[in-house]
Amino acid sequence: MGNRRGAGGVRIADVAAAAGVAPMTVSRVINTPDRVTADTAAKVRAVIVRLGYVPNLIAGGLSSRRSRMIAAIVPTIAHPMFTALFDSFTEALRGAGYQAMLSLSGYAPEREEELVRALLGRRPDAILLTGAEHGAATRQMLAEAAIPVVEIFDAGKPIDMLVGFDHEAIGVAVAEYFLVRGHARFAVFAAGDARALARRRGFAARVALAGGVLIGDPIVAAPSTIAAGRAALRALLPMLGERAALFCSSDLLAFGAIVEARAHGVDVPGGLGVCGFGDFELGAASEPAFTTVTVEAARIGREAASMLLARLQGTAVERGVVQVPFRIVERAST
Amino acid sequence: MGNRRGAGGVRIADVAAAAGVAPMTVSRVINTPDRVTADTAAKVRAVIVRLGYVPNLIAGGLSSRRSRMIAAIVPTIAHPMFTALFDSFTEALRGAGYQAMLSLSGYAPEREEELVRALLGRRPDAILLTGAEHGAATRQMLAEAAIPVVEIFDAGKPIDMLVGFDHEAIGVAVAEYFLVRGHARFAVFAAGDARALARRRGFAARVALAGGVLIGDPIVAAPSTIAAGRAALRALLPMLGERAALFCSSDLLAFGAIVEARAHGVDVPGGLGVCGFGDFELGAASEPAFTTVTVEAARIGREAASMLLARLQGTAVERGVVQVPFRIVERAST
DNA sequence: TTGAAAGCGCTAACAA
DNA sequence: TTGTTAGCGCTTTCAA
Repeated sequence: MGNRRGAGGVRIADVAAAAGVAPMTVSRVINTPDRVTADTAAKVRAVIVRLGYVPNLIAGGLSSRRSRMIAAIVPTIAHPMFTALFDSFTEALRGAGYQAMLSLSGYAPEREEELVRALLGRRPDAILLTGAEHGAATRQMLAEAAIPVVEIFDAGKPIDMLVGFDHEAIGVAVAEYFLVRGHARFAVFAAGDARALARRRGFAARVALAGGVLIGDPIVAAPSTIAAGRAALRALLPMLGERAALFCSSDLLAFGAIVEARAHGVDVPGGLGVCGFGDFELGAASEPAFTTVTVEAARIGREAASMLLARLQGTAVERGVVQVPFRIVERAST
Repeated sequence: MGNRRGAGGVRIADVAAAAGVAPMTVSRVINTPDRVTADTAAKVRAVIVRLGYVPNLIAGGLSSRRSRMIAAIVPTIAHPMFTALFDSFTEALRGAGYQAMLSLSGYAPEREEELVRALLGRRPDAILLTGAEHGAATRQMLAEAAIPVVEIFDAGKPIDMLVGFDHEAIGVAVAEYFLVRGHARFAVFAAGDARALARRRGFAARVALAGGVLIGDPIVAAPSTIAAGRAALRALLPMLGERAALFCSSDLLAFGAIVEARAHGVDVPGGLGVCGFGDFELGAASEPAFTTVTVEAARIGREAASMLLARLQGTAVERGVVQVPFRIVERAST
């Protein structure tokens, strides 16, 4: 077997030789510095800097069977909620010496399985999935991988752990918000993903229960866009009537609906009350600022990270389910 | 040495034993199927499925010295341009069997070094960096890693390869766009990151050259927000005068500026012409739709991926610099 | 086309 | 506290 070493590769043995210690001592300086005398550590560290040694985590991971990597699958990052979530998740992991590895499923459930397989090949120490609905093959692979799993942004019975909220309950709450204010005609625009549809379901069910009239409930392609909100509102115009109430599954749809309504002379909130979802900056800083449902996405990321870390550090063994609260933020559109 | 094997771990040796072949043959079925007879491949594949074998890429990577992973560092994903870029980059890599590993530098240059070190520890086969300015330590590490490097979203002399555009030239072009339309009073709102500042520099220089009056050029915190655009416009109000022209380093700033201007009775574009940057959906779908500068972010991702892949596959050895065009999209705000 | 041997660079386990 | 030995699970290399 010839020399298979790559160019420029300083290895732990090189550092050890230069410092006059065993490779294992170098490893300890890096990973468990308190098991080494201060003198030794200082000497080794100097050599590490001098040689520009960057430990090979691939080799370390193979040996220790810990990759210090946590896989995360979210539908998209083109959405402020997932952006905030990923930021906070990453940050929380970083503090504990773990790195997040992100993959996007693009709202295509069939793609999740393929992604999970690819990610498990890299032997993550844990995995984060969005939503609580997963295929049988995915569940099977996760069970065999025997790693902590946290599902987020949803409610239900988790594979392992879950931190999220109840989308149907949000739909119900928004319907009640409008009902209390005397609305009798309702519409809902929702993207075609499982969670947006759950919000729509809750909204429609509560409206029906109260004897309200549902004047429209179109499903738009995920991910949501402003243009889709405008188009849906345009189609709704003929049914609008007086004092209608509209719930949109995304602030982008809500913004589009408001822009289009005003372009057609419909007063918001006088002629049409609008509530979005997601609490994007757009909703607070546009004119009129509009009502929306806020969920602490960053908190979900932090909670998910700390649940996984607790499990990895052996602090927690039980299943955990964390329900994160939501809140309707009232602004000028209702 | 005891058994260090984890629970549920099916290894290549297990598959080989069950299929009655050598481990190496299983490896060939997975990685180079054309070097194996169809019969053998079919037999082995059946066992792989039956046992639910997921190859350990960590072990494979250590042995082959190829991780099939490409690291990417971008400032943020809370920005449609980087979102589009990451999507297209990931997709292009996936087709070639590579996976992207994303890290966020958060517009903090000093953090890049730390990220690069952490990422290099995982031995990526190549790396993508945003911008063309990097610290000495970073450059040193990259040189020693001896892997292909592509820098994006900027112009200049690359470490290795580059695909981007000239930010100063964009500022100049926008200034000329306004000059041609007879504006004599100018303002520019820019985020405090290197590239936004370069656009601002180009704009201000061209305005000065033409003898125009610069009535304001505030720097706002990165990443840009709608609220920052509103605040900056409010501060600018006293200097506004007639037919001023405003260039914003982000469409979010531009949107905020327009909202605030209208709230104060300033007509857009009559009293103030506004041009953004980034071509977010917001600019096309809000009312009034506003003028912006568009750059094909998705194309940058694709080009970057294909340059790296070409290098990895030994197709290309030379340095590559790709300039991606930009274009001013004229809408109702100018 | 298939197999056997060797080792990628690191750390767990045990010994001193 | 430090060192030695034996792998982690795979692929390279070489041989049949």
